[in-house]
Amino acid sequence: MAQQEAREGRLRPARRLTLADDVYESIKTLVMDHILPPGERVNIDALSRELDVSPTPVREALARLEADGLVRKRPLSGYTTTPLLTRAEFDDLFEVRLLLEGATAGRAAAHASTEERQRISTEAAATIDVEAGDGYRRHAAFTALDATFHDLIAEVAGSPLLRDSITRLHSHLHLHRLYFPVTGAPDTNTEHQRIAAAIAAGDSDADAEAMRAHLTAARERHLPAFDQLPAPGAPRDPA
Amino acid sequence: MAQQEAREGRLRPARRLTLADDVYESIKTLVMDHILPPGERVNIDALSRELDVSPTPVREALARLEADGLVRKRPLSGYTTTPLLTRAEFDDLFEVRLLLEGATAGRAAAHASTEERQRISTEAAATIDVEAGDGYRRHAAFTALDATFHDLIAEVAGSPLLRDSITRLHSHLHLHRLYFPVTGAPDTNTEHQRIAAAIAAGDSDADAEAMRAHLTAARERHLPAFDQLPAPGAPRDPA
DNA sequence: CGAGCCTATTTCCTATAGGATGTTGCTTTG
DNA sequence: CAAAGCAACATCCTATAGGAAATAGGCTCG
Repeated sequence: MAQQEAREGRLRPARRLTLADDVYESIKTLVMDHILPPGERVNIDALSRELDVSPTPVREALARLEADGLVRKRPLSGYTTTPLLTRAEFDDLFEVRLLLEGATAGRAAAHASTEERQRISTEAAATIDVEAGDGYRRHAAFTALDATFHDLIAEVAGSPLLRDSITRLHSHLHLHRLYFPVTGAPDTNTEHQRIAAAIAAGDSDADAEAMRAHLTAARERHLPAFDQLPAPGAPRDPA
Repeated sequence: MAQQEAREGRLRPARRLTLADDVYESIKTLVMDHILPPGERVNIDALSRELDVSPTPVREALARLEADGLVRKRPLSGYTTTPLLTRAEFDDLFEVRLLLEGATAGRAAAHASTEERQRISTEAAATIDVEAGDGYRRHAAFTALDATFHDLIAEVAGSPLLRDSITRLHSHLHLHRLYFPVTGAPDTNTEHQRIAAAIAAGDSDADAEAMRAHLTAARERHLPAFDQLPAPGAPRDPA
């Protein structure tokens, strides 16, 4: 796949000046799209052959991904992709999101410039073309849209630290979300628009509340996925 | 220094099974103790010679440290240690700490077991032997004590995600704190004991408030350090 | 005397090879 | 037939070498 492009020199000019960064993005995509399934072993040599690079940059990218929490490293056994969220981890994630993103939304409503308020409204109005692509692609696009919206608000809030923390949380959820497609895209859009409206009005409290309501609702929408799970860690659970 | 120990085989048996992890801790210590000053260039080859290992594990460790925010990587120019916090970044840091650690303290007061409440009280009572060591060592010990206390509370709160986020923030502050020793160790101890008392009493609201008061006071204590700063990026002044 | 250009050095980045360790499958024994 | 021990395999981990890019210093030109 990608290696042909590399050999033909198409991928090279577009790379980020350092091969390791490019490899990092490639592997991240592989994990996010579940081409590398959760809980699976990650073979460094196989990856380097697949991407047509030496193991060294792959190793460097894997180290960064471990810090991101997308892969784990067992000392003398190699890397594995992180298993799916357990119910407890899922609850924890949303509690922290409620805290962080609630505060972030409040800040965004207070700090946003006129131009930024406009941008948020536009983004909230954006919707997925329901007829475009198959179910998987449409769901992936919807997921990406949601992530973009939340990141935009975090950016406007003006706290780099908050934004980083939120981004970090999102990658965990993203991993889970793609695995169990959930319905509720129209609801999500409606909730996003409520948030955007509160920001446009400059009402911090209302925006924080709208964000919390959105997250609570999203949490409820995801919950049924756990009933489909035979065991909370089933793929590979040595511990 | 460390290389002699390595050659004599003293460091080898104690290592974490993977050399890269050991190197990671070594470099982290070098950065924290300002043996590698903030804003300085980090030479990979020099580091590998210093630690008596090959550049590969050094590179891997650096990648992880970059994700931690302790070093930055400029695409074709190598790694540099992160510069000291600017005033804006400092304010941002404490705002996020207020949010995260306030909520964490509240949770800790609600969730802690009897044994954990006892452990926290003991930790809060622990004090630095003022006569032990020189000013630098004493300050480093005090800093470590403070970090331990905060991490203990985060652990008791029972949210792995919150704990990780807080730990991440602390490493940034630690970097800054060691550079500008501040007074107020007795005050810190008093405030810690108030927090411990609220946890012992199981009063969530009071504990959250005590933690926020502690952080606000700590922020005030650190503030004068910025007056000593000639320029936001000037690494070494009166050595 | 200053600015721009060129060259040389240093440094980073990537690739390949060898040693050590964990894992897996098979055989053997109780 | 099951469990334990052994051996072969695959994989990771570390070390070394070579190529490419950027930075710094010196020189020439205006």
